[in-house]
Amino acid sequence: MARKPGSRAEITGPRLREAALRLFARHGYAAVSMRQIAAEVGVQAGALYQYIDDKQGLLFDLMRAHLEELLADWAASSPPAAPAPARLEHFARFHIRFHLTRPDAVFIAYMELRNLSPAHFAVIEALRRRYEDELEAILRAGQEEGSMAVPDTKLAAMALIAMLTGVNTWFREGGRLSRERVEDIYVDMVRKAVAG
Amino acid sequence: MARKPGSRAEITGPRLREAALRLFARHGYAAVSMRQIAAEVGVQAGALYQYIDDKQGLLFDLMRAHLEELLADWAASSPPAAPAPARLEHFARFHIRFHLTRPDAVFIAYMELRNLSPAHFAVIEALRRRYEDELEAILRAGQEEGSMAVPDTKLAAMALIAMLTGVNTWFREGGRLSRERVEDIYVDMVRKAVAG
DNA sequence: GTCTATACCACGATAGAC
DNA sequence: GTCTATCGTGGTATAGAC
Repeated sequence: MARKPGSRAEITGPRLREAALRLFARHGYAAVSMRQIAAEVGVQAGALYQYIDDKQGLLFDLMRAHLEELLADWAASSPPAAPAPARLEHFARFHIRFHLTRPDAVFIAYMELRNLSPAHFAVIEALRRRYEDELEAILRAGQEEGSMAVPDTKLAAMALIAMLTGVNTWFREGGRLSRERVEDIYVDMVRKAVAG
Repeated sequence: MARKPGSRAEITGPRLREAALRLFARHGYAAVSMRQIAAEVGVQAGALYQYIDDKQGLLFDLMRAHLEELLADWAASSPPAAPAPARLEHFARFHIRFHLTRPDAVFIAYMELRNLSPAHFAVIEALRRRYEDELEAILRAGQEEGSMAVPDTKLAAMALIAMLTGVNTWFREGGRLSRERVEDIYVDMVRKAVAG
């Protein structure tokens, strides 16, 4: 189809997603209007509906893209077979790095679940569960190896992920501690928390 | 002043706060309307303004009441001087019990900070900081005693609180694990995470 | 592809009757 | 203390011109 003047689909789509991510993270999904998003993108509110089904579908797309990137990056960075403690350290470092570089998406993926339709919620929960299972598998391997003492691997996985993700609530680049230092301290706590 | 028919201030006030707490936790502050709250209470929307200044002030009151109760309960339950590991276990058990019995208030206090005015936000943050300082003092004592190895007490306090509060995201009464069992496992992880 | 214009509805908050 | 009625605003989403 011939391009008309003012037609910039290739950049409006991504800009829409970036603006929505930033605004949802800053003010909350329910508090952000389509008019605000449109103003950030530089178009009128009505024009957004060329790219999304509705506001809730936009939220879903942002969450799904985030979690799929998380799983893909993890799969790409996963080391081959190794002792469980080494795999646990790798997981902790990966988790902190991934989450610290995407604070907006992380925030949304954890805070806006209530605003998804039941069908969309189920998809997001399944993706999150797949990620939790990756950590749980490491803990189970450690338990079986005898290198870890983890009475309940599911509970421990939830606890460790909550601790690691919590770094996003207080860490600021250029603050008292460097990212590397923070990573080292968290790794140490994670390792000891499940030690045998 | 003489009571008029239909005047039920003694019960409408508390009911308003209970309804707002439940609805804000379930749907989010921004997504809940004053009309919804009024319907739960059984009055018209306009009548609510006898009890609150505005919607944001209502949110602030709920958060402040929650955090002040947290600090008061902690002060009341705090044991006298004891070795740091015993104090840490006491803190972990207190934290889990307090938070598991007030999931709605906990959720709101962590998720709706963005909706407070700057002045109200400062008050809430100061209260939260006071609570974090209680845990940090325990960790510092453990470090000085030599019973714990905590390279950065502030970081460790944030990490442990994030881990403990995370129990609210997945624990359900009557599930696979009893509250006592969950508490024991968390205490074990917390203790080991900062062990020397 | 984006615009203007608008349908339709809900919002927070207030005024004044009872 | 609660009611009804309402003000002014802004919400999501769509229709149709360009």
